[in-house]
Amino acid sequence: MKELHTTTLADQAEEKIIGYIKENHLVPGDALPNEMQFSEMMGISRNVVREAMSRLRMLGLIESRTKRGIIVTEPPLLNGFKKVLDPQLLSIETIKDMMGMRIALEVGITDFIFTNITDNDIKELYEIVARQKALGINSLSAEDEIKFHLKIYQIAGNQFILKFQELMHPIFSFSEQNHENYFKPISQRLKKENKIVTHADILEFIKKGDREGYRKAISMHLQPYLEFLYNYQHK
Amino acid sequence: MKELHTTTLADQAEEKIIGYIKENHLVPGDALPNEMQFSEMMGISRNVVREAMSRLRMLGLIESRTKRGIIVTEPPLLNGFKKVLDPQLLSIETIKDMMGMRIALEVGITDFIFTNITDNDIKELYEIVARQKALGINSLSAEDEIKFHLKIYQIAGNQFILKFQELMHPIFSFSEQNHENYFKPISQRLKKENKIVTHADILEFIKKGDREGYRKAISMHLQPYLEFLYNYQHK
DNA sequence: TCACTACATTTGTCCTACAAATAGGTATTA
DNA sequence: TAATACCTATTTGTAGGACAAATGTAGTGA
Repeated sequence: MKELHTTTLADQAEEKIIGYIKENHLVPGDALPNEMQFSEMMGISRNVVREAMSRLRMLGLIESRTKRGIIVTEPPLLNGFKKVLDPQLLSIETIKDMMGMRIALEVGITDFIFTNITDNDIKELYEIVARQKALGINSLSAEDEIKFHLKIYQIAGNQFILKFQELMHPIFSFSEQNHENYFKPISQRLKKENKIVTHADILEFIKKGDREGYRKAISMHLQPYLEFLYNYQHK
Repeated sequence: MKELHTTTLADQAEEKIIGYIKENHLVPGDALPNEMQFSEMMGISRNVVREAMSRLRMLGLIESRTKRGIIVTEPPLLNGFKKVLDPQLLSIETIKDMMGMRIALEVGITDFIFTNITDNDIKELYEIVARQKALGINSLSAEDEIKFHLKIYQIAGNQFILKFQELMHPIFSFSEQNHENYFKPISQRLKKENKIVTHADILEFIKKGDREGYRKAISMHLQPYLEFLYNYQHK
């Protein structure tokens, strides 16, 4: 774990401020020393302290207001994660890993879904599926595709997972478009082999209360991603 | 989604630099304009640009070296996530959500495990379990508890999930300690009802190649967390 | 051609200054 | 006395200048 590039004073200041919060057991709402005090405590310029503070402010660990000073806040967990999710910047390997995570999550929330689901949820799912069917099997709009899965995640009732999934989604749609000539043959083959699992199929398992069936169905539904992550070779 | 506090110039600069990377389709290795150029482009002082750069550098989106300038890098996805994972700062609701995620992930990677596992992996798991047994059922050391699950995640072969799990783990052990008087009764009750699923039990399902059995077993093994997240009421 | 040197550029750090916001105290008034 | 209006001191946000350190680059000499 050694540093490739020398750590700057801003890096050190950041660590010390985080350390200060932990050591003094500060909790959201508590005040931090102001910039000048940190500057003097560490023997560095205020500019550098500000760089560190700016980082923590971006992560949502602190908020600062004129005169009032700086206060600790409960950080939104995924502030930083959101900013680095640019498909242009991520390697294929990383995107594969994210697809794996998506599959694991969507299969893994099965029990939560069956625990939490209400009749009204099922009704809403039927509406989404009906709208898709009305548009015809071939014009499966991306919008309704998203809506169905989004609803599934909402039913699971875990805000963290929901947010996480929403953030990852653009990566997948980008990848599907970018590797269209890879995904299309997979879909066509599955169709020929009659292995396509539609949202309507999945919904039936939910209605019947068949967890194992649902798990297998959602897994098959995500099969294209699975094949991508196991088989795709970068040029 | 409206802003509670006025966005600072540093916030805007950060957005613009990220925007610059996206619009110009920069990829890791490409160079960015230097600080003065950004400063002039945006009509703001170099200090502010540096604050924004400092944030991006922390996230791992860029690296900068004297004279060479600033280059785009492939960001480690979880740099920011890691820094906000302080159990002292997170609400019970957030921690519950994280536990839910942990359960979903560990159940959800079942298929990956059974796809990837080798005889050698099984052997290693047996060694971990044997060491636990040798120490006696009551002195189930936290270390071996961690090792078993860590090995499971390694077998799944997804670096992102592995890293994610490693980062979340301290939150769980903190929570177990912090709410010890909540977790202990659950364990005792499960023991009385003979519903304790040990690592040895789990391992048997792996050996037999019984996915469904494994899924149920790992789920039962994580039952205390599940009960916590469903039942725990904050004072 | 190659090694060495000098130079120019760019980041990292420090300093000073001031505007804007505002908490907290003070004076004023009903 | 109590409520209100005003003042002042403090603190963040922003600007701009300065210089050290690092290092690519060009130029020099063998």
